[in-house]
Amino acid sequence: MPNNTATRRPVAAADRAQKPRPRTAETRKRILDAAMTVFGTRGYNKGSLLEIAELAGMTHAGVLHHFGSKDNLLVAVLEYRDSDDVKDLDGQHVPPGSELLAHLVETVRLNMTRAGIVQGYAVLAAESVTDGHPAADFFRDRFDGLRHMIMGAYAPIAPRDTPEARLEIAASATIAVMDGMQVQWLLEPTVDMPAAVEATIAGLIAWLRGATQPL
Amino acid sequence: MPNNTATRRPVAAADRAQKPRPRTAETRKRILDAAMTVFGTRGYNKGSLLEIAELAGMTHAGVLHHFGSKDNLLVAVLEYRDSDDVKDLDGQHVPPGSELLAHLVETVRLNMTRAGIVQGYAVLAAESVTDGHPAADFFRDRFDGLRHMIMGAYAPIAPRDTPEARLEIAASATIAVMDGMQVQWLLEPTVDMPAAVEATIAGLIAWLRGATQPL
DNA sequence: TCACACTTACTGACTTGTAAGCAAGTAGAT
DNA sequence: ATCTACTTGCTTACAAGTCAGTAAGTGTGA
Repeated sequence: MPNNTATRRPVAAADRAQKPRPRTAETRKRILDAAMTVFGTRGYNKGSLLEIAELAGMTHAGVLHHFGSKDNLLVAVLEYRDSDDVKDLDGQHVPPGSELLAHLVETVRLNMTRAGIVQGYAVLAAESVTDGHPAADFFRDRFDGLRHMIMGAYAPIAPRDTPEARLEIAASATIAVMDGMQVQWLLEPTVDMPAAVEATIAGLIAWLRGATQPL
Repeated sequence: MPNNTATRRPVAAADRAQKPRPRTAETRKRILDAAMTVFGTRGYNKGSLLEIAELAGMTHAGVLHHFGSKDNLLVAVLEYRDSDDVKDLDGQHVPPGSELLAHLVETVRLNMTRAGIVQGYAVLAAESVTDGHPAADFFRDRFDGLRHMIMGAYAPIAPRDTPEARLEIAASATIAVMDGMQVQWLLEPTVDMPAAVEATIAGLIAWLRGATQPL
């Protein structure tokens, strides 16, 4: 709400410029996990600091002590979930080149065991397109990064003279199926999410190679 | 509409069981259009009845007079947007068989001229997976209907012995690309939404025909 | 005349965020 | 090793606002 960008620091202890105590990092993690759960199950707008705080075992003012504002907390949650230490817990390192494509399908399969996180991303990504949403920049950057990564995976198996724009179309479509399938799967868990992603990728490879017919 | 307890009507004038005046239908439409705009740009939870009412030229109590509750209004909006008279304004009737697939790409292209409605569906569909969301049933049914419709479009061009499950995978994936691309496009309008959908459909046809290689 | 389409006024629940204070941990000096 | 001074990590209390929904009343058209 008010412009922070703290010129003074009587106001915000949110940006931990000072010397945090040893157990503070733990507490922050507890809050971030609680926030992901609440934002995931309720959405950002309906999810309240009160509920997050209770889940983390504090008052809502305690949460604000650490993160300053609800907006800041959301961004922190998203960045925390993307950070490397968590990624290593979740799976392995991202493989280079075209192996990435098989890895994507494997990730989709893994995601079926953690509906909460999937729900968080699906809900927040779509919510981020609403006016003035604090996570808009995060997801714009995220899609951009993913697109380039996946373009790099399609490049070595596409014809050598394939234009960038064509690779980008395939990459965008790949991300889109994964995101779109998540919403369908969350509403109706019987749909075969990994099979749909795998079929789409296989089809897009054929398309890149010119092995498909126009509609 | 089912007549509720006909003896008294102290509580809800929301279900128009009585005799509405001629201009009432117009007013309701104005409210529904306003609601779609507001829910689309702000999301359901952040979008307020006050804002909808102002856009429709009333007080928020007036809106509640017509729809009873915010939940009811959301469901009414979604059903209104899906109703035939609106569809005919938006485009043509849905073609049968495999022509539907080309029609889908055309719809995607058309959707680029009405970002507001696209945003509404994208945001609300994802939001609907959150706990106790009033639109969950609507979107579950909608996805189910779309899936069967698109399965019917793939069936005539797939090999005759293609199992239903395989058609369903292709249909789910098709819907998923469209939905997923909408979010990417809303965040970054330079992505080629129709091309991605077209490529995916072409690829899925190849996949259904067994013309693709396993990953 | 009387139901319908509203408006005004209000309630109570929730919201994020702020202010101030307190207890415990930490650092430094002795 | 202990006392002191300061910081950190909270809490309680409060402020200010927004929200959906209700109740009651008004005017108007059928």
